[in-house]
Amino acid sequence: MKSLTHENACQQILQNVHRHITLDQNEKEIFCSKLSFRKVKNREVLQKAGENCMFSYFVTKGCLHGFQTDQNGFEHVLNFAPTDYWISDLYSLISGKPAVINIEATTSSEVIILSRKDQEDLYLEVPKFERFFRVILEKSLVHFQQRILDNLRLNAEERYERFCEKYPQLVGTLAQKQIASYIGVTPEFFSKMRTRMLRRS
Amino acid sequence: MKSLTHENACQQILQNVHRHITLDQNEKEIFCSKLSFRKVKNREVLQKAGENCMFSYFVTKGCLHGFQTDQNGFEHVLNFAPTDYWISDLYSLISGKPAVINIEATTSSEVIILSRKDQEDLYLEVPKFERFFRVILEKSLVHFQQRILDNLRLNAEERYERFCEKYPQLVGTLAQKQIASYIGVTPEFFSKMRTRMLRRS
DNA sequence: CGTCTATTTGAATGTACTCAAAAGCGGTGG
DNA sequence: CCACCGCTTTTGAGTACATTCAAATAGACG
Repeated sequence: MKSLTHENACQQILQNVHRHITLDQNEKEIFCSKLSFRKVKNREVLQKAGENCMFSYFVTKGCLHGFQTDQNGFEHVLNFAPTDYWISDLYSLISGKPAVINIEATTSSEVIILSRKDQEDLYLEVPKFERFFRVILEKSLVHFQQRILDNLRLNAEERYERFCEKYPQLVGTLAQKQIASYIGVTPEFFSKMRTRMLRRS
Repeated sequence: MKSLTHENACQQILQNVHRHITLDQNEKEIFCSKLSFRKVKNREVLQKAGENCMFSYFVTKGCLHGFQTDQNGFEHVLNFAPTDYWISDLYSLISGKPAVINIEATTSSEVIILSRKDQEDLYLEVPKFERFFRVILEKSLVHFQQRILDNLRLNAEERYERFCEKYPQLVGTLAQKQIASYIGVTPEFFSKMRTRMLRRS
């Protein structure tokens, strides 16, 4: 018997899944039986670089982010995962090698957890999920491709504007240094750039 | 009845497909019946930005690349597709909106063409291809994610070294300005950087 | 061989970084 | 409730990496 929170989370992810595939009652139950649930505190770590990635996370509330830390201690944000987004270290998940990114909450959050093994089983038991994740991956790929082109074409101000368009709900909640690290500038430069932009408008 | 070239191309793509899924004779025939073939001259255009993307291309020989052109006429290379790679404007393909990238041959090449419609039919007729493209997309996503992190972490020299590791077979055949545009620097700076690196070694 | 484009080289410039220090802000414990 | 601590943000000066513009040279292709 599941708690109300779990029921709600299941409803939420099923609603998301149904945007791309249609499941019957049995398939829904198979899927939900593989999910677990967790509250995550602000700054809590779900995945450490160097350790094998064994889970995919679906955010039902709050926001996580994936990042790398370089030899100088600088963080580089690969992605933010607000509500209804999936996040994992895909490299580690599909290769079985140690993770290259860290996953951490940017605010107190709630996530659904799908283990690597359960995900593989799911593909076999309910092949529709091959399609589901194919579609998710396509969208994700388009997003990352656009980001690469933005990084090639745009200067820091323009990249920040893009970020604001893409994640309007995050602009107010994230630390500036996290946004700076996503668009690829230092916190100092980001701060100066922001005052410059505000002065103009 | 197909030409020998077509037979060879079919064998090549089937061999590639079999790295991820196993097809029986009937499934192979369904798949191959949807493919067409084409030789592409150096610099020939397969996809123009602004026009709807109706095809995915699989390179059997040579190399294509996808790029955007900005308002100053500068090209920004999203990806190279050497032998055994797929390339398309995924954004346009899945959204039905006008393409945002151009696809062109970097050298005389040969490609297999799969239309958007045939690809969709293929998913329904041979659902194993959902898995195939899911796996392809996963690998592609990991590659683009790594590139984003490289662009955040590394300076131009290091990005060039990465490029050389990733595409050793292309380093000799591409124009310098194409490599420059992939790693995100001007051709002039790339030229200076290269002499600097050669002087050192 | 001639034309067109790519590459090289140099000087001046600009965008973003580094280092250092001060100010702001949030959480925690007395 | 306030004071303190640690972390984030701001500000400034000096620097570095990469761009721009211009001109010369080299290469590719018909």
